[in-house]
Amino acid sequence: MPKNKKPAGGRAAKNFEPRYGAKSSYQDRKRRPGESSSGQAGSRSAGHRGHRPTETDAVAKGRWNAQERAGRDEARAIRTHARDDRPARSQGDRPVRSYDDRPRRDDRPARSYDDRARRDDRPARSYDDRPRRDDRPARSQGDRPVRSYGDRPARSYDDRPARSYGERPARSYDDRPRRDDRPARSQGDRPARSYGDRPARSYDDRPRRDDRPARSQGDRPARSYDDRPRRDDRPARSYDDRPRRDDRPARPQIDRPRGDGAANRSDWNAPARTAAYDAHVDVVHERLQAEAVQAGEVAETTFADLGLGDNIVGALAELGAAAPFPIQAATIPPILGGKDVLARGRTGSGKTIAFGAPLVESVLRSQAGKRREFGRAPKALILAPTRELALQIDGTIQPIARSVGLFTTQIYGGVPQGRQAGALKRGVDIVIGTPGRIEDLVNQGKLDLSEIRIVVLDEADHMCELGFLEPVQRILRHTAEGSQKLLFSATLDREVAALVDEFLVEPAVYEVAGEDQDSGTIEHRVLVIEHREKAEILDSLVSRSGKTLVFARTRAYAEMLADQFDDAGIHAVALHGDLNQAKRTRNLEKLTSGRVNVLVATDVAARGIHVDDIDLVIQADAPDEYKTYLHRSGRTGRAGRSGTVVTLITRQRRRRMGELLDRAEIDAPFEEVALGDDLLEELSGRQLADVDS
DNA sequence: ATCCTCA
Repeated sequence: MPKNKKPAGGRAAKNFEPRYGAKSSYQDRKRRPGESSSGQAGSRSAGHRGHRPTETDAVAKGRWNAQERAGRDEARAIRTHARDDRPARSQGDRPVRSYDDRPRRDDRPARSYDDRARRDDRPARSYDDRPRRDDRPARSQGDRPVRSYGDRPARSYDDRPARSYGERPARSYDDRPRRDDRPARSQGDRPARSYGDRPARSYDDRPRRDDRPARSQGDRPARSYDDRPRRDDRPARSYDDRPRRDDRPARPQIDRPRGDGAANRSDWNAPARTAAYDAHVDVVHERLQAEAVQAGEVAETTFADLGLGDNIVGALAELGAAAPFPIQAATIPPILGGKDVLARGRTGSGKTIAFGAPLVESVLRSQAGKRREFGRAPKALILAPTRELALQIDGTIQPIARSVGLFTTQIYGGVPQGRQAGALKRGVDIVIGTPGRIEDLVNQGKLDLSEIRIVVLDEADHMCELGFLEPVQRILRHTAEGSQKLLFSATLDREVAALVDEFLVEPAVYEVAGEDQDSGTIEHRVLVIEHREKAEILDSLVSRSGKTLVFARTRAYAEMLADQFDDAGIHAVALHGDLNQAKRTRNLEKLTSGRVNVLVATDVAARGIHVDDIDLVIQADAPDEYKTYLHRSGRTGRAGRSGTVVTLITRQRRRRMGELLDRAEIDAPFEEVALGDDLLEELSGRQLADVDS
């Protein structure tokens, strides 16, 4: 879809319609439409379902407003039940309390989804726990060892230390007696507390991860085996590799893991374990050696030459893809030939069509002469790391598939599954979605993957990272024996070895010669600022007329920044995982349509998301990984357009940032900037000029 | 830290 549109003309016009009226009109518009936002501080929440002004007012700090608001919608849906249960039970139980508590605690981990939401609003629950915890030490002396055997150990270790530090001793004494009043009081306390809790809680999920090391003995090593060792050598090697990449035949690199993988893996067990500790370290994986396709060689090629049928070629033209981009010319033939393919193409280079078009063609060929049966099992599967990306991919694939009478459906979380299940029941040919919901429906027996002959992993290296790898592996194991695998990413590296080893057969690796990430049209700037000026500097960068995407590291900060910009008179919306899916979709659409010019996002928007004409990407928080840098900055400068990436750092971070840019092979000047400097004007103003001209 | 299911 848009991802690939070089002749962006027609389409872009469609997207920009709302923006035609220059900047002043956009500001007018901002207050008007049914957004219900008056633009005042905190008034955004009035637009939230079930908004209660008093509640919001009670919590003074904007920062926590943001967080609370984020979880409120979901929380509300659940709250009634939970609250009802609690009081009822605990009332009678109290004396015996500790006995009951334990069991409940055990429940939590399982439900971690709910917990998040609830915690924000629900003083009731967490309070019950705490006190009990205090009891435990004393009473439970005997029990603990026994009980803790199950889940506890893992979890409780995480929680307890964290919480008990500041709060327990002091509070528990006060709180107990008062417990009945608590609901009332806790409103105020909450924010403060939840601050600490969240992290702790998200750890609830982690516990699973903590277990994993033990469990995943088999898997991990595979991955880390690539990372670790290399990391040390990296600096030295990576420099060598790039140049070499071009002339070197691909094979050896790919073959090696399969050849000696097993032996090596055990060797690397130890390093693997340390890996868990520096999860935030920017690991550099060896680049896969690829067959470089010369862009010039394919200049005259057409989609039809590559083996695609007329209808598909027509559909591509309608999407704005008249002639194949180099990465498409490179990968389409081998994909049609049934080979497993790894492909690296820089951001915005047209990867979606590169796998999408031949995938449709292949499914079509395999269906040739057959009737489309009701309830047929899908033949192709495309996995993406975020819902927005899955949605976007479907936006590209669906018209191609429809042009030849094939059906696609999106399978992702955060929305009712009824429609998705219904589509599957009727029968679709191509499934596009995110791992969680797909696995869920598979387990419910509503999605049959046994006839999947082609699987695509978009952002494949990301899909091999910690939270994704195992679900992805399980899903792949459900697909047909020997199904064709296609792995795509702008930063495809040896991190995918974990999947390559198990699932791919003699894969071919492709990339486009000379098309490195930094050979593009993006200008990179690093601003070294004083932390205390950060907020205002961001305000001044963001007050401009072009589309601006701001990245923040956490959901709470993203939410806070969106509020801050609104307060400063710049209409902004947020995109992160604490929002419900409806709001996520809506907010992204607002940027796409131009109804808002500033989107503040977490890394949920870092990969794959295509919005026309984002000409400025601001990293309010510098990324930890060079790959993240590449993907975030790739939201601009798409399909040959120009764009600027501005990264804000403090002086202390200079060195780290420098190293990161080296790994990303990006040249960016570091400039010390203070509030009011011309440079800030220039950065936001220049884009303004570009857009107007 | 982020993302990824459901209730």
